[in-house]
Amino acid sequence: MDDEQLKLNNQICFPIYSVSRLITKAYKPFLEEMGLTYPQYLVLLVLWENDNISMNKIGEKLLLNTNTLSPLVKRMEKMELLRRKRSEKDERSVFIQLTAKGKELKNKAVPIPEKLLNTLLTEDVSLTEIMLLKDTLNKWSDILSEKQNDK
Amino acid sequence: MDDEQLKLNNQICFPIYSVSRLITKAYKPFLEEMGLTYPQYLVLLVLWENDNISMNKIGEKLLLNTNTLSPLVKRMEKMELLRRKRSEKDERSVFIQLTAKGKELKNKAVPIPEKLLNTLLTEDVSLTEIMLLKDTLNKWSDILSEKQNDK
DNA sequence: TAAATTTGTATCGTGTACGATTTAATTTTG
DNA sequence: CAAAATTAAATCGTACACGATACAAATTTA
Repeated sequence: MDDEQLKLNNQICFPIYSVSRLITKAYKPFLEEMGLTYPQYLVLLVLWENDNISMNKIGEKLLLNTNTLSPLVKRMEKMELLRRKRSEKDERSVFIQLTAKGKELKNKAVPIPEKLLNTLLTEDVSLTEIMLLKDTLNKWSDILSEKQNDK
Repeated sequence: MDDEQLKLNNQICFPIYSVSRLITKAYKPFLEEMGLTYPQYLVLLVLWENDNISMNKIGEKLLLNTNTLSPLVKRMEKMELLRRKRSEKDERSVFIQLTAKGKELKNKAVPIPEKLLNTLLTEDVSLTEIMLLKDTLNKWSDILSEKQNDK
């Protein structure tokens, strides 16, 4: 049987899955200092760039549904990183605002991207390669999220 | 403040995280026909290539610890895809064997990799690009898993 | 060889992911 | 304008991930 393609090492998707988890793990020491998980950090990245936006918008940017985002954000509210406020214009929407504590955490976060990049940049992996990878992944992200929204 | 690197679109790690989830979702229709989740499919990929190996070895190949693998495999035992057997040589080890049902599922799985590749290959993403990406990710996987094992 | 260490697996608790469903508010339509 | 459809969140159930811990079997060491 022609099962060459079923071998783990020939799969393209498996390395994405495992590297994704390995990178999350690489973040851990830095995020732990701030008491954050990786998805929580992502929510903060969005809010630091765009405070006071709706759950909807956050989910759009992170490609997360409310069934993931809702409890995630509630945990972050309990940690006093943000506040949830129902919009007065449209009572269905909930807007998320950073607290002082949430805003301040940004200072601690500033050095993280460079530290991570240093972990990933090695003799074997150049910046050019990383940038190419980023391009391919961003294209895939667009293609896949569009495809999955159509259906 | 120089926070350009904190913007979501400048992160390298975010696209890996989201594409990983998008790809898992892209597998879903194919795997659902077989009643499998993506991690379960990965375990089967390993076993189809190498039947009757220990939990340890499976975890090594998939970079999963027993705290993830153990319940995962138990669910698969309940689905009668495999059997768990304690080694007689070393009573600590548990070896995993495919059942007839588990072996047969391979036939259904053969066309999956090509179908997935067709989803990912588009005008905007060439095979060359995918192969480059696979290389970079495999290098990272090696680097990161080694680094994380040392500590 | 008995004690200490290592190894292989399992369990527990917490935090995502995500399909399916629910609920309430708004918008569209007949 | 009232009924139908749409939209924004939340909730529920199931299945990962993974740090921490437990535990028994094997190996090392004193």
